[in-house]
Amino acid sequence: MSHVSNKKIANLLFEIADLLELKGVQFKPRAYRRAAQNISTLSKDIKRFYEEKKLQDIEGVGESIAEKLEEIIETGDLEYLNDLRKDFPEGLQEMMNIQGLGPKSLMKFYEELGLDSVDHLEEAAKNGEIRKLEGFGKTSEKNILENLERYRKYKKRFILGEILPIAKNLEKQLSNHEDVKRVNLAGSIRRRKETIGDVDILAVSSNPKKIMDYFTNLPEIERVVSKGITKSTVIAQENLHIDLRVIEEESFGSALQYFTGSKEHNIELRTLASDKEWKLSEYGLIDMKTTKTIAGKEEKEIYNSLGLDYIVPELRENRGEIQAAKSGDLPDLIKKGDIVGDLHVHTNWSDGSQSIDEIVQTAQNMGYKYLAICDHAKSLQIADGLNDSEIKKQMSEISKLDKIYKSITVFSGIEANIDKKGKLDVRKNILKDLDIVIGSIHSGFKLSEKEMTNRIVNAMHNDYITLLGHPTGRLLNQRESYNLDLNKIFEIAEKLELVLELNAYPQRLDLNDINCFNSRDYNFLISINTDAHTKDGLKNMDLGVSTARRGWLDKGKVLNTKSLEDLKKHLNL
DNA sequence: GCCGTTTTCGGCCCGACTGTTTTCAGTCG
Ligand SMILES: Nc1nc2c(ncn2[C@H]2C[C@H](O)[C@@H](COP(=O)(O)OP(=O)(O)OP(=O)(O)O)O2)c(=O)[nH]1
Ligand SMILES: [Mg+2]
Ligand SMILES: [Mg+2]
Ligand SMILES: [Zn+2]
Repeated sequence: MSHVSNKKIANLLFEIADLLELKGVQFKPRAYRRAAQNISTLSKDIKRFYEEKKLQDIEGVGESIAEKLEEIIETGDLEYLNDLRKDFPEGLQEMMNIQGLGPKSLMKFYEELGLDSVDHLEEAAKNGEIRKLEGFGKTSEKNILENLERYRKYKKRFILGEILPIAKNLEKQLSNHEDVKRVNLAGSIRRRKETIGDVDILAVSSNPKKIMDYFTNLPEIERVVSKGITKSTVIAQENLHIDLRVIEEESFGSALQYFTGSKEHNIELRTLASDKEWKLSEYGLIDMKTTKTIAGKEEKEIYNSLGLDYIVPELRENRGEIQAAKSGDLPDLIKKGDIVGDLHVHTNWSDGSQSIDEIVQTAQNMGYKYLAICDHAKSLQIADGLNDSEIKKQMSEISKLDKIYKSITVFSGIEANIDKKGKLDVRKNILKDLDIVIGSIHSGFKLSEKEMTNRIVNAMHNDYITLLGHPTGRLLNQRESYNLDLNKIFEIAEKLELVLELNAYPQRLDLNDINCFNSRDYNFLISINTDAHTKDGLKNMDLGVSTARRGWLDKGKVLNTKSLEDLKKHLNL
């Protein structure tokens, strides 16, 4: 018996899907991907399902995949995958990532020219060997070389918080055009996914040709990938791809629904439609018998006509939202306006850039009723952490300020570091006088799952800790979560009535959406904190709330939706 | 390979754009 994580198993299934696609097998790739997707978001270790003989309870897992899962869990290996790998060199799988190249082209290159790696492909394209194949020409070679170069240079997805302002600016530029009646961001940005592959924009106009000309000639556009009457793709700086879809007013709802996705959500909806002998596309919901349009102008009509409650974009990931919408069981999601305060911000007392006064002022202007100053404690030397006497000094400064500001309450706090043994780096007789104590890990990430979990559980048992900061430690595009039994942390949080953070810093979003989703099985609260190091940082609260919404959270699950009075009661302040 | 308040077998979302093609396959959204 070997231990293989859910994520690893999911990746094996994704790989099978890719290889089957190369092989030209139909439908199975989707089946494997669906199973893989569901396994990767499972809250429990897949071993549990195995032990209870319930593998087939996992959506998308039937007899055949269940058997394969058993083999992986028992032996750590899978014969079926090993055999597939023998037929297709690794390079082929890698080449699938190059834009414009799919299984058909790559297999042709492999079988007729023996191309089995990106390097070989480049060579062949440069030497004019590709154009000798039927169905390919000079332009194919030129495109391959260009896309191959981009593939080598750019591999990462964009971070939502970094791309949103750029996307909103593009949205504005388009809406400024006199022939554009309406514009909307769509795709993963509208669903507020934590990372973004490209910017998808929908525009309404009855003069699409003019819009496309305007769009593809915007100054920031480096390259036009494709340009048509209703759809164009361009590339801006840093390889930022932008897809623009232009449609008529009467299709706005169905087009926005289509372009917002997710793909899996779309397929599910379209299947529902076809069950009723209707057809759903970006052009509308159409009755196939009468060819009459049932809905199309507004998104809500589409959902309602299909017998569903309206589903907000953040939920459209095919994680059960369609079933819930059918039975009227969609959650009453937390909203931006439900947030009453921020319980984790920094100042220039440690590594923040603004004074306490400045950030309190900003928070008050945002309408917040409370704010907790939680600068780093001393052991975080790179962040100029506070020692005991500085903490004391800051506390008295904060209490002075608190008296001056009438409409906002300022709490004294600290972001203490959790050391390797799970102890906080601030003495208890200091901690006892602070309102908010955050415990966070900022070093020593490389522990075993057991060691790391114990370390955090120890910290959670500290008498004065209020909340656990960025619980998994992941940094988008930089660092994976530490090895951690998050369910154990959830259990302890419930037992000790401890709060876990949803850190809204754009690179963190930690807990993430899936973690939030799974946290609903446990009875503890989450605090959405910005961890702001600048005044602007307070605005990241929106990202945190979006993440919570993607995790199906309602306001009852979130600490900082409580009124000042209720918050104090809850934290015994 | 999976799945079913119409199915346990026969389906599996639907459409735009490109390059190379005289009518469409491949790839992508
Ligand atoms: N019906 C249908 N819609 C699709 C398909 N592929 C993409 N879409 C729709 C849903 C997507 O959200 C939307 C934009 O496509 P993208 O490839 O940009 O995906 P998305 O933005 O969701 O994710 P991304 O962060 O860009 O990788 O187009 C598909 O195969 N079928
Ligand atoms: Mg996209
Ligand atoms: Mg796109
Ligand atoms: Zn912090």
